[in-house]
This record gives sequence, structure tokens and C-alpha cells, in this order.
Amino acid sequence: MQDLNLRYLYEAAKLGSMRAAADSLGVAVSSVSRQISQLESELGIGLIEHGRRNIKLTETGVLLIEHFSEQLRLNEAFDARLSDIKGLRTGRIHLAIGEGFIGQPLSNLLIRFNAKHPGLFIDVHMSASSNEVVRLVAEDDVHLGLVFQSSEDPRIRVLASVRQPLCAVMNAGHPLAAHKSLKLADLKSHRLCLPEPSLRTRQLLRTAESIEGVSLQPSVTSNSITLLKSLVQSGEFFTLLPVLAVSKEVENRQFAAVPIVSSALQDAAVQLICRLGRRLPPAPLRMLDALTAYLEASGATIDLSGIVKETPTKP
Amino acid sequence: MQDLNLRYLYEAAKLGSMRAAADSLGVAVSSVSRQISQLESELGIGLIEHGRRNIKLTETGVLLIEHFSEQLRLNEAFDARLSDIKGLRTGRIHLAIGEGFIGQPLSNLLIRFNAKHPGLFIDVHMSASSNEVVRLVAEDDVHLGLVFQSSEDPRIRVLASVRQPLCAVMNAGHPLAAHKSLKLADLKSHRLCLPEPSLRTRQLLRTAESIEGVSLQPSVTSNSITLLKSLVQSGEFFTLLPVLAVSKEVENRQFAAVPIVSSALQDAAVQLICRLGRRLPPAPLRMLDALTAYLEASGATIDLSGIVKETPTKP
DNA sequence: GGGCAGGTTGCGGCAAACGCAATGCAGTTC
DNA sequence: GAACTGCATTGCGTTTGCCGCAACCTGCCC
Repeated sequence: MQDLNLRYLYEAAKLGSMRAAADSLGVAVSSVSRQISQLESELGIGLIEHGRRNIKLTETGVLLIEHFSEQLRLNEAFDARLSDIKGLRTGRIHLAIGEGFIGQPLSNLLIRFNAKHPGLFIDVHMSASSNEVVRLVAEDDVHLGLVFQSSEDPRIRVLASVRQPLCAVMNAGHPLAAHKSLKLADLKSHRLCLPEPSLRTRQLLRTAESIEGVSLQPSVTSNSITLLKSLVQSGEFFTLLPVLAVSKEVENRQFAAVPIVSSALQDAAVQLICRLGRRLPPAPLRMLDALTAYLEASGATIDLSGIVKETPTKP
Repeated sequence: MQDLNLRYLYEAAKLGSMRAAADSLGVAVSSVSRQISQLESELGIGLIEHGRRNIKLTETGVLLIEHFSEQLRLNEAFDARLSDIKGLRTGRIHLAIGEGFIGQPLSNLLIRFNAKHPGLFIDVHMSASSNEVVRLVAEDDVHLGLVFQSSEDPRIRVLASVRQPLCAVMNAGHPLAAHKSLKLADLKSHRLCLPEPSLRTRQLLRTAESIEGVSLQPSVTSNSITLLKSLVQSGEFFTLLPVLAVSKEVENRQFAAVPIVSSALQDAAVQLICRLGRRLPPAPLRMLDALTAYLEASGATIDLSGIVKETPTKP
């Protein structure tokens, strides 16, 4: 039982004749007649009174038309919801980020985005590690991910990349705060807390350590950046973090962020990622724009090559 | 947006892969893939996450599947109602009859029929004249009609015909009641009431009058047979009616029905009619059987030629 | 990095739907 | 009541869309 045949019967019943229905539908009368007959065969019961000039539905015919009308209503409701999705009036956006991205800039972005698209639901999933973010992205559990220096996972496409050097971060009153720049070796003399080895920041640091031939010994590690910042705030510890993670405190003159002279740490970057080959729905696509602008505003080079947009036709 | 494509997507989503869906549906994998792709093109939005091993629906895909499930429920509800109609568990039967048919035999028939098919609704429309019955039948306002000696309307098919002579009907104590048979001329000496000229009974009588060369003058006419019977019951009047209309009173020995020697009146018949070429739905078809049996029980010749039964294939 | 399992794409075949035209049929007009 | 008009039905050749097969591509697992 198809929509098609039903539409013919529906139109014929509404307009009172097969001819009118055929004209209205832009098909030949014979098609209308045949489709109705076929429908009767399939259902095994008469739907219209045959052998008359005008169409008159049987009891079953009336029932079927009512059924079809309900079906139409259902379809219209769905079309409306679909149009909402396409018009960005509704939709879900799933983001995965490292803890380091949580802060005023991201909050501002979300606030502005929500003001512009009040119907869009956004879930920001904070992951304990970049690997977790990558996994979520690769398995389509989230649309987009924000990671610090992502790995070279073949399933991942980097949509935008912003240089985000790792800096030494300390309380404004800390002895190291006076320096314009620091070498890795300069850091050994103060008490250090660091992210856990599972975090990308730490892995990056390990690379730099081996290049520079310096080995740093943290007194405390944690996967909670909030905890690290708390330790830094006390003045007892300093740590290594991307500026992004402490932008608010630096702006407040509460913290100082001192660049470290090390190519490995200077070339570090924040990356906006999605699964390779994934076509994003309208809402996440719009979020992608916003995030790209957000990263651009961070003032570094953006690599936008190879963004896959959602289109009806295949790329 | 067809049912077909949706079923493919539905099955693929349910089973988790296109191959499983293809096996389950008995089609090639390529068909499933193509139908889903086409659906995405039509809707202009992605429904599944492409470039993965297993099927995963997008937000829109989930929505669409939910929509399809609702559609399925709707279709099942309709199928159930359709099956009720075909299984005679529900349905409407519209009958048109002349007043003369109202009485115990018809009531018994309806009671028995209703006991056998409690779900079937029956409307018995009493018409003031046979012409009215014929019109209702011809215009598909009723399924079947019971008339006394119907006209030769070309739109009408006679499904069954039972001889039902017109008799002189009088109170058991009436002078005419003693006769075994009467001639038209014998009737002139008593007070007569008759149906109105619009009724078929009366038209039949007119034919007989002209053949026999006798003219009867009724003192009272009415289109209400109940009124005529009431007049007869008083003993003052006698009338002319088919036996059927007074079968109960005759059985009770309250009335007498005396045959009239006149070929025109003897050949009179009760006819079960429907519109020419009409295919009756299941319920009225069953009623047709019952009515035919009812007429058969009246003990006269039945003409069953040319009954059109409801079948999927054309006759 | 080779094999496996699953999805996509190109191609030829076939069935369903279509349009056209002839026919049948009901109701109307003269 | 006969021709006519408007509608539905049917037969036939054409077109369209779906299908299966097979080759190919792509993740994913060993």
C-alpha cells in the first residue's frame, strides 16, 4: 500500500472525478483509474462505486481516505520538524573538549551562539584527556572536538589549527613571573605541578624534554587543570599550560604566562577536529563556523582546508 | 517520500547493517544503499553517518525512524479496521424498503442477522413509495432495496423476485372474508380504502382495472399502510395489499386475505434490487444472502441470475 | 599491510507506471 | 429515442525507476 496510489484516490475523491484529479496531479486519467483499481485489488475490497459518472466512495473508501489524511498530517508534522532542523531552529550539537578549554572565552562563545540560535541544544562534553576527545570524535559520539595538539589519528580530520604555545604559568608574585622568556632548564629550580602523563600537554612536554636534554620533575600531577590552577594560585607551585587555559587569570594580572624557548612547545597548536569523511548536519556546521571564528580571534594561523560541508549531492 | 525507501532505512537501522537489512528484506545490498542515499537527497539532509562499518543514524535519521514507526502503527490500525470489514466484524448495511415490508418476518430476519453479525450496523430506510426506493438504490444511497413490483428502470438490477399476488384484505368478520377468491367486479359493493396512486400497489391495480374494465372507487387513500390496516381492522373497510404486508394479521386470523382473479395482480412480485453494475461490499453481500433466503421462505420462484459479487478481479 | 566485512557505484535487465488512443457507458439534449 | 457529451476503462507501446550482479572502495582487525 503506497502513498502514491492513495494520493490519486484522495485527489479523485476530493475533486469528485478522476479527470479533475488527473489534471490536478498532472497525469493521465488512465493512471488514476488504474491506480485506484489496483488499490482495490490489493486491499481486496471496493473503494469507489463503479459505473457512475462521478466518484463516490464506499464505506471502506471513506475509511481509507480518513486514514490517508491522518498519514498526511503525520508527514506534515515531520516536514515541519525537518524544516526546523534545516533552518537551525532546532538541532543538537555535541562537542568534546579538553578541560583546558573551559573558561570565559568558550562560555562567551556559547552564550552568543545560544542567543543567535535559541532552539539549538548544545552538549559540551569535557574529557579527561585528548585521547578521549579523539575517540569520541572518531566514533561519531560527538560532532566536533577541540584538542590540544591532537595525535595523527588517520580517522581524524583537522578542520582548524591555531598555534597555542605552552607557557610557564605562575602566580603574579612568583619569582619566575618577572622573566620575559624562559628556557626549560630555568624551570628546574622551582616547585612544579603538571598535568598527568595521559594528557596531551604532558606528552608534548616530554618531546621537548628529550630534545632539550632536560628532565623536569613535577611534585604534583593531576588530570584536573582546575586543581593545577589552584596550586599555582597559592604561589607555591608553577605549571606548564597553554595560555588559553589561563587567559582569564592572565588578563586579571593574577597569573603570569611566560613563553618557553623550545621549538617543540612553540609549535604546539589547538585543533578543531571531526571524523574524516563525516558530513556534518546544519547545526554542528554552524557551530563549526563559530568555533573557527573563536580560534581566529585567538589570533593565530587557521587551516581551513578540507572542511566537508553537508550537501545533498556527494562531494 | 515513499514507504518503500523508509522500510529499507528502518530495517538497516534496526539490524545495524545494510547487509543484514538486505538479507532480511530479501533484496540486494546495493538497493538498500541506494534507497537510503536517495532518501537523503530528497530530504536534503544526512540520515546515517557515512564512512563507517556499521550503520549509525544521525539526529535526523532517528527522527525519521520514529516518524516511520508512527506511520507503521497507523497502517496497522487501518489494516485491523479493514480486516474487521472483510471479516464482517464491522460494516454498514443500508436498506431501503416500502412500508409494506415492515412486519414480523423482516424483524425476525434482522434479529437473526444481528445475532450472527453483532458488529454490523443496519439501517432500514422506509420509503413512502417504491419510486423513492428505486431512486435511493440507483444513486448508491443504499445498498439494496425491497420493492413491490419495481419499475423497469434501466439503472436497476433485479437480484431476486418472488411472486406476491395482490389480495383483497379485510377483517375476519367482513362479508368478503368468506370467499375463496374474488373478481375485481365483486369488490365494488363494499367500502374500499387504498394506497395512494404514488404507491406501486396502486399503479398495479390501475393496470388490472383497465384490463378487466372495472373501476374501483376508494373512499380513503393513504401512503401509510399502517393507517389502511387500521381502517381494515375496524371492519368498515377492506383494501388491496400484498399478503406480505399483512402476514401477521392473517396468521392471527384477524384478517383474511382473498386472492383476486386477475393475471395482472397474480403476477405481481416482490423484488430485491440493487444498482446495475454495483459491486457490493462484504456486509451488504451477506445481507443479500439473508434477504434472498427470506424471500425464498416466502415460497415462490427466485430469480438469482446476474448477482454481482464483490471480488478483487473484475467480472 | 593483507585479509575481511561492509558500503558504494556502474551496468544491463525487467517490471511498474505512464501517455495516447480507442472503447464503453451514463446522463443530457434536441 | 438518437445523437451527443463527459467520464471511466482498457489495450498497447514507451519510459522510468528499481533491482541484481559484479567490481570497487573503505574501515577495521589481525
